[in-house]
Amino acid sequence: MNATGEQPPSEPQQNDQQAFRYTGALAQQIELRWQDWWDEHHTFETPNPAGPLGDPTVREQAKLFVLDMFPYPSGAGLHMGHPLGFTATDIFARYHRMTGKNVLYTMGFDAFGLPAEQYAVQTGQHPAITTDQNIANIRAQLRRLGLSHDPRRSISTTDPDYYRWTQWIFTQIFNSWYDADRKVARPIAELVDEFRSGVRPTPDGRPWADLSPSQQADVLDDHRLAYISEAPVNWCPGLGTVVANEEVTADGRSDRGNFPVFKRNMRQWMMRITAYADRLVDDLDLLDWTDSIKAMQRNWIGRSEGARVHFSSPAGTITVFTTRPDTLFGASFMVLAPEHPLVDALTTPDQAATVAEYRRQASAKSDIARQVEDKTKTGAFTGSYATNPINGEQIPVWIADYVLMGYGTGAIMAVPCGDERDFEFARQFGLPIPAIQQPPASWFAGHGIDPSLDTSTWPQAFVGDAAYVNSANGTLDLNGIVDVATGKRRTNEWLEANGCGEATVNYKLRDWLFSRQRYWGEPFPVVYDESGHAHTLPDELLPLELPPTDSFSPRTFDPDDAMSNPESPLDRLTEWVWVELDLGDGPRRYRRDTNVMPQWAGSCWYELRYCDPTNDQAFIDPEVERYWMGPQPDGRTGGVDLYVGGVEHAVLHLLYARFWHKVLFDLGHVSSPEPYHRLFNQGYILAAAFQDERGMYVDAFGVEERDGKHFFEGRPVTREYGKMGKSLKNAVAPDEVCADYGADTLRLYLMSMGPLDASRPWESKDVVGMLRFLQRVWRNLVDEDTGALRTDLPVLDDATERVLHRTIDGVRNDLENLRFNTAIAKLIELNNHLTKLGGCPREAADRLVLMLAPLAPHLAEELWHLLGHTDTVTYQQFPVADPTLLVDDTIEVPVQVNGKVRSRIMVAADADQATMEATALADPKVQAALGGNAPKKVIVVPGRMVNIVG
RNA sequence: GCGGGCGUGGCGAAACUGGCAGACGCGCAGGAUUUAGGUUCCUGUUCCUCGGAGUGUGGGUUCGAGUCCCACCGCCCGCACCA
Repeated sequence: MNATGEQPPSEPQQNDQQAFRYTGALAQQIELRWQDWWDEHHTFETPNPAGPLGDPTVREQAKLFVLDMFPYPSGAGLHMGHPLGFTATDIFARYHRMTGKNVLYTMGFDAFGLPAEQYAVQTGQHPAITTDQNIANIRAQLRRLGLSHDPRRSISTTDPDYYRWTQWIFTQIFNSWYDADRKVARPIAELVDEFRSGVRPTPDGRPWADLSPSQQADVLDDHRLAYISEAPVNWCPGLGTVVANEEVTADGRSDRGNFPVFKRNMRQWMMRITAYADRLVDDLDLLDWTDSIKAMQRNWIGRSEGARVHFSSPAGTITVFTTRPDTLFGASFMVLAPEHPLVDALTTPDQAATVAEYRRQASAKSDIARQVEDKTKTGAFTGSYATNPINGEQIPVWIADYVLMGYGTGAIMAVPCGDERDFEFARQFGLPIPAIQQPPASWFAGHGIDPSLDTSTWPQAFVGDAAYVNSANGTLDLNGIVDVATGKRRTNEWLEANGCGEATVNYKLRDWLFSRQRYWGEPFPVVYDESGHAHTLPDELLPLELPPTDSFSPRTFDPDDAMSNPESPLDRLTEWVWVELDLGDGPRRYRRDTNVMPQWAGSCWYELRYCDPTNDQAFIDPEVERYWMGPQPDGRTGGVDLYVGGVEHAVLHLLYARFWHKVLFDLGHVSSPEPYHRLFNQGYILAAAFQDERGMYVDAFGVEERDGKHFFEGRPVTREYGKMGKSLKNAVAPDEVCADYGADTLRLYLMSMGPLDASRPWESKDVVGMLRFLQRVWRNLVDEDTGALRTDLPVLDDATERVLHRTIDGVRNDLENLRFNTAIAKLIELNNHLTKLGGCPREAADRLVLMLAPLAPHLAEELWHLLGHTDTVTYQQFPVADPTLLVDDTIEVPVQVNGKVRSRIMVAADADQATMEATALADPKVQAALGGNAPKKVIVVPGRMVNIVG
């Protein structure tokens, strides 16, 4: 099949192949023609309520904002997962245009990032050039799929007109602080006012005016939502850059490149996302997201309620975090992370060698080893004792690597009778295990031991509600209380009253490491003065464009060289780095920040720019923002109406974007508290992959099947299913399928494979089914010899009219609920009915084509015009079912006897229970099944079925 | 281990609040068209011993269970010594 669909003249037309049969070749001709027509007629341009894209008449029109997770423009182009999600959103967008909504639907490119930079390093070609080429390529692929994007709204995160506003948002975040009392971000100037007026005391209590400008700057920097911190970061020498926690794999390597990652203290940009932890958890309740994604976000944020407890020790106060303050009476030792700052001071001379050796082992232990190893407890005694504040007991202080410096305070109180890890540790090192709860008899029975408070008989720790024992001091008595919640509350009250601790909330979430020592990203709009304080550039100096260079790579190091230090490519551009500016106090020399932002930055707000892509006065016009993103009349708090993308972004992009949006919301720049109201995660496209005896993947398209076994070049291979892609050698390109079958067939196949959220294996041989369906639709209206509308179409009968209305009703329902697979099945059923009729009655043709339009838009447009219409099908009203035609006058209902279907009876649709019962009992098959016995009971569900109990 | 989800024909899957299990598609079988293959069209297609059996297994609730409840088995995704 050649690309233009024209038959080569040397090959005569097959005599049984009609000239206008809907083949892949004809589909291609039709599709390319309509794609040009749509462009020429600006069919998919969506008006705004105001501004340069404005048309005030849409202000009263209902809106719908449909968004895809925008792609990274990789050199490999689109993979099949993209058309899956994109087709779904396109169908949804097209359907809602036909229900009268003003639909915002476009596509942009998340184009900063490592692959383009690495390609540039290899080839010397500027990443902007390869990025533009890749974007052009992907635009062509998207266009071929018939996606109804508004082309005017497309953006690329790498475009200076776009990242000007990414930088501007950064300056907004930098110039804000989180007011923990009001739980909102506020401009930093308001913090200055509070300090100056004395409403808020300064950290050391001195009047604000008494602080030097540098001291004032330090205080403010400590409050900013974007701040520079000497903090533990993930340094990846192999990449020459730091990476965020989220970009480190479970085995301690870089997400990209798979290099070792080391914990190091370094000065880096951070975002204070932890300030929003509670709101990020609580506001999940506002969202129409799946429980699994909400669970992943909650789990990532890791909110847990407990208490901080202060223990005194020779080295000073050791503070621990615990979720079980009620078990403090059972704390018989403490464990600190090996990296805990107090370890040196706690270590006694006789233990110095042991502790040093253990710490050396712990730090040398790679993260992989820590994963692979079993959970056998190791540790070392520091030689020191701390005082348990609740009973005054001296308890030994140990270090062990099962306590993590990065969680809580890096120190725990060990309650071996009530915590399995502490129990194992105590057993391992012969530490005391005092019992503080009386486990129920069933617990002992379950373990086959006699009830006893002698923990040496216990096989494991007891966790749960049970009466406290040995849990009293002079002022607190928990003994006899049986529920843990009360125990916690009473203990917390005691801790606070006695200054030994306080109830608190701990989070797994940590602040977001926001700088990268790379080239292909947004430069920070920041300069440093001679005292080293950061200043953001004023708005009129934005965008701060990436300076040209031909040296794109950061300095990379031996991947195992943990002590190396980052050097950004921008560091080398000394003429750019040093700059003279007047920031309001006269011209001064400043040093620019040489970091760039992480790739996530651009994707944190792109949906807002889609709304108002050409605005050069603001990142978005407030009226436009309220229209597309604001609170809705139905009570929804606003945001994108439907956001479709892969589950791989469940915690990274979706958390960061929610955070930025909330800051913008607090500062009054947007009107909705959440960016994405409804989220839908599409499944993956899987495909069969084949491995030879050595475990190497072989080209899946060269594999032959014989008797259920698979062979590659004569040798047996084993089959598995995996994500379609280059590494498994099983990728099918969307372009090929479009060339062979047409985009409409591809769209239908992708949607018909199963529910949108399910992963499904691609089967090339199945694609033809959807081509045959469209072919039959075509043949039911078009003369395959002439290509003209058929003149022999049957007349519309009542039964067909009813089938049509049922289809309309079902398809509407399915499209609204993203059930495209069943929508397609209903249309096939309708068409099969029409095929038996001998064609599609002219009176039904418009409605058939309109229902097809969202799913197979090119074919629908072609048929729409063959039917004599001159305008695009895009904005036609989607057919509406007549409810009176959805129910038949008489219906067939099954009759069950003792739960088994024995007969079917015809009754009036509105027959009452008595009539149905009488009809059913009169049925000969029913009587036979009853065997002459009188029914004991008859259950009638009007309009549905009869069940007789014999 | 914890959290989320899922088990239905040869395959992808339908069955929305408990009410005719297997819609629709692939594949397969038979037939028509064709010199043939391919294409297209028509008919059939859950399984077997033709009376039944049947939605991972075993219980339960119910007139009635793929759907609800309990236990177990298996698979997928996420997190993982999180105090």
